[in-house]
Amino acid sequence: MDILPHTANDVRRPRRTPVHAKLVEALRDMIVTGEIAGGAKIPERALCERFGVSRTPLREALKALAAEGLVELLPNRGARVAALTARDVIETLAIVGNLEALAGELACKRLSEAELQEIRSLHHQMLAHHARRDRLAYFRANQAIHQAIVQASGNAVLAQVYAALSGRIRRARYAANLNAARWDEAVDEHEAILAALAARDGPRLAALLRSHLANKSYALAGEPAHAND
Amino acid sequence: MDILPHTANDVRRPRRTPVHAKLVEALRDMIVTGEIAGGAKIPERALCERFGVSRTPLREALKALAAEGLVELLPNRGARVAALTARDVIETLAIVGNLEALAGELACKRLSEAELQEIRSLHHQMLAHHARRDRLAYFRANQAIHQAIVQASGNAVLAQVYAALSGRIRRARYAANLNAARWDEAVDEHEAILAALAARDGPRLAALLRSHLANKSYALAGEPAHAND
DNA sequence: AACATCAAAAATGCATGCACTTTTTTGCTT
DNA sequence: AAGCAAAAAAGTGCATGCATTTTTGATGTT
Repeated sequence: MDILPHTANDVRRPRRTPVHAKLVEALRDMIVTGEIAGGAKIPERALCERFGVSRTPLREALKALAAEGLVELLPNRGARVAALTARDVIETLAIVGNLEALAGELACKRLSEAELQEIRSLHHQMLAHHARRDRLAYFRANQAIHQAIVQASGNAVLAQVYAALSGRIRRARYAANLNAARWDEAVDEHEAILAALAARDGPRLAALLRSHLANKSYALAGEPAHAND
Repeated sequence: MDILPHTANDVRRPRRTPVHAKLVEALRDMIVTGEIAGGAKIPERALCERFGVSRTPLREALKALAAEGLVELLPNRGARVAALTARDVIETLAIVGNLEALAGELACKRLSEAELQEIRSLHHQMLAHHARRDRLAYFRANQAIHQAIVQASGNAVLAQVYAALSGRIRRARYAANLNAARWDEAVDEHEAILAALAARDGPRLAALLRSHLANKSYALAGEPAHAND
């Protein structure tokens, strides 16, 4: 229906995304949501059939995910989801905390009122989810806030690195709030974070973010890293 | 040419690395060293012939490098080396500086005498290269020192992320010392860094590393990001 | 029954081929 | 000659096929 040769519309229609790129997204989701468990083997054939594609783009996607660190490649023996040890999570959280602290400092220097309002709005949504004990919705709002702060830093590379690392431990971060007491605590910390952000107090915000993440780390240290859906 | 059929040697020879992995290495080198210029297109066919491989593993390698951020994929239009804008470099240096600061703090808590000696040795080699004005050798020793500090943090994820980011801006970091005055300054900064490390003064080391990297950033801000070999 | 050995089956790694898209060239019009 | 359209060439994207490696399972030995 849209095959009017060259004459009709010059508008370069939004080139459909390549199959391998779609597969990267799909597989990343499956891994992050735990649909494929950590450490599990990834059978090429089965997934090819499931997605209705050939092995070539699937394998390309696996190489990309391996470069991201979500997947491990075993030469001649296939691929498997990178298993997250507790240590991996703790190490990553230390880095993520540091990056958020940096982002917070930068954000304070350039945060617009609109951005602040957006974050404030997310914060209130998050509070509502907390009151309702809707863990998944809370988690999403929470992530959105952290992401928004990082975005507000104005450092695009930082945003990219943050997103990548963050994705790698997403499951574990979710698990970190399974403990009700820790959950309430985290909400309190977020109040302080919002206040520092509103006051554009960079150093204070940095310190808060760093300890917020460090606390997640403590919350996890006791529990198995995979105690998740 | 090396096709000895199945009978020959049972010894499970140290599984040769897959072609796609070798290509990742080779291409990364070509990009980092500038053999393929920033922004340049990457012609699949030509590289396949050059390496004597088919397009499949080459394309897999490109997907991996794209996930690393070294390469940009243009749907239906091939791949090209990600062009480093001055802004990219500055943004990345901010992150790298922060990561090194974190690494420094962690390293101070667990640095062994042997590790310190190793770094001290690298430091003196670096001084020698500086005295001789051997820029390349200096650069290598310098990188080795930073790498060693990051390794000494004991955080493997940090080391990996650091290496990846560092690689992305390797060319630019090299260029940052083209200015003789800045070069001398950098050497002085390294003296202070070594002192803080020897004293296991984490906060001080963190501050020094952060400003050391920030200074590189200033040094670059004025010059074109590609003013390199 | 436990173990080793070897053959069959399955899975991986890479090469090749075909369809489709983009780019370049050619030929025509103004 | 400049500009434009159609055709040709080149290049990319994915599917398929074959060789090799790994895994599984069967067979025979101790």
